[in-house]
Amino acid sequence: MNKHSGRHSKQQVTLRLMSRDSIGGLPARVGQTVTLYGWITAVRSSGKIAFLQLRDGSGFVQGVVVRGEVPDEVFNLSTSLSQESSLKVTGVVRQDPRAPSGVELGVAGLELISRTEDYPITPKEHGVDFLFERRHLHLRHRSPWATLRVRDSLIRAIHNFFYERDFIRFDPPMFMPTVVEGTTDLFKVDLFGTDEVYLSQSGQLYAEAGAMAHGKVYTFSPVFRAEKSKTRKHLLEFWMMEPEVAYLDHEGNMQLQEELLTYLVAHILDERSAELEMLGQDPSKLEPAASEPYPRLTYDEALELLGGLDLGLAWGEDFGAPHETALGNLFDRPVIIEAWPTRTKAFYMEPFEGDPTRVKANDVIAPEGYGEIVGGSQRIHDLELLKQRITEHNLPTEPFAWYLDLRRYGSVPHSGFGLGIERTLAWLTGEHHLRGTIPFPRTLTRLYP
RNA sequence: UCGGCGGUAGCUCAGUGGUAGAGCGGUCGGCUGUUAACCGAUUGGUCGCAGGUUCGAAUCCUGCCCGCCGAGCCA
Repeated sequence: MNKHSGRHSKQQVTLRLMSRDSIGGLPARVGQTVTLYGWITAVRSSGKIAFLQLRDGSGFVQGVVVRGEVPDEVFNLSTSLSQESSLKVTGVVRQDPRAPSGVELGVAGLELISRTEDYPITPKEHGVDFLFERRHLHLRHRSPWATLRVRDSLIRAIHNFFYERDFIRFDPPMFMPTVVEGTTDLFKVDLFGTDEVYLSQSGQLYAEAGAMAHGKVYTFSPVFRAEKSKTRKHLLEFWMMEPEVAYLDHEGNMQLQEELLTYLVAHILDERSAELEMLGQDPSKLEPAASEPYPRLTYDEALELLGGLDLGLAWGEDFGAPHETALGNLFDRPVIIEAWPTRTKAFYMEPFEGDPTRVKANDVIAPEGYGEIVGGSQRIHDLELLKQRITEHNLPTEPFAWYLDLRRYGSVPHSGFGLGIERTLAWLTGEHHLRGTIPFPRTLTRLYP
């Protein structure tokens, strides 16, 4: 602890938290007496033995209370506990092959902290709407608990990956002065009566400014899409991570994506395999995605494969969801699709030398229908070409004046991509719908709680 | 915006013109090293809303509301 952070009271709190027993740490404490502060998830009891299902945030464990081995008032308290009552428990950790985690707690003492009545999420089947209407409570249960721990690990690994490679985290604005790629999918904000303010759908253009200042940057922020999509692959508000690198070309961009994704998968497998198994996800299924190389197809090659699957498209058409799913299912790891028709992609993407019909852009498609998890490209660095594209796309020139400045003053080839956090998580955890991968999902039909 | 499916007990659902049902949950009791325990009793309803047809509507008709899944669009 350095001399500037030594405020005494803060230090004491930290030490008390560090020294507290936790369920997650019990397998290393066999034979010892521990004190847990937590909650009851379920109770089964009889005239002489009671089983308390306990959680404390760090994990789940069963406490066993036996009449005669504890004072009568402790045993009677144990049989009267209701779901989600909070309590302090002391007991001895012991190994038991019947326990899912290998250990259970022989309870010696109980202290009720708060009694709960009529907890709504009972240990039976519930529908999606019922659970998400009570998401603030649902978060306590195993599946959301495990999923959101994987989420935390994924986010931490992203930051570590870029920190290890000398990237700067660069925070883009959320209020956008104007449209970036059309207004239909943007949320308009009433900011003191102005009507030309929108919530950001991407921080990319700002990341490009950051790349010209710091060389290697990445953004990590929520973004907002007002698309009226009601599918398992869409949220109104989701988290995106967008690296942007000066002097990086298309090929290097794809290598960076591959390096990042393999790093993330390996990290999750290393740190959260137990959570994946709680979610019914077989970790070995993700092993292939932890190693390079990922399969790579050009758009033209993908088109040919789709033709063989009776999903033929005319050259120049963008892929729909069925096409992405079909392509993703051909491989045991994410597949990279590059060299897209210029007209299917955004205005700022760099065309291939000698072939203006194709741009140096690529998508990464996850297996099993989770769809596109990464979209990236080399950006146009020629001022005149970029101006031309803005005109061709019928975009207003004034809001892009600053963006053109990046090409006017010391322009260099540069590339970047965006990674959708929730789609990546859904693929990793096997969660069917994106809404389960974020604490409080925002969809067309859900803005509460 | 379009297409498909749905809305009945706290939850998950059955019930296609004739007294509103089951399982689970809750409560009480019994029993048990239990893992979504089990056994018995008990509790529990504006059948999404409005109108219509009918002797009679959860059920048939019309309109509306809400949700789920998908398409388009996208990460």
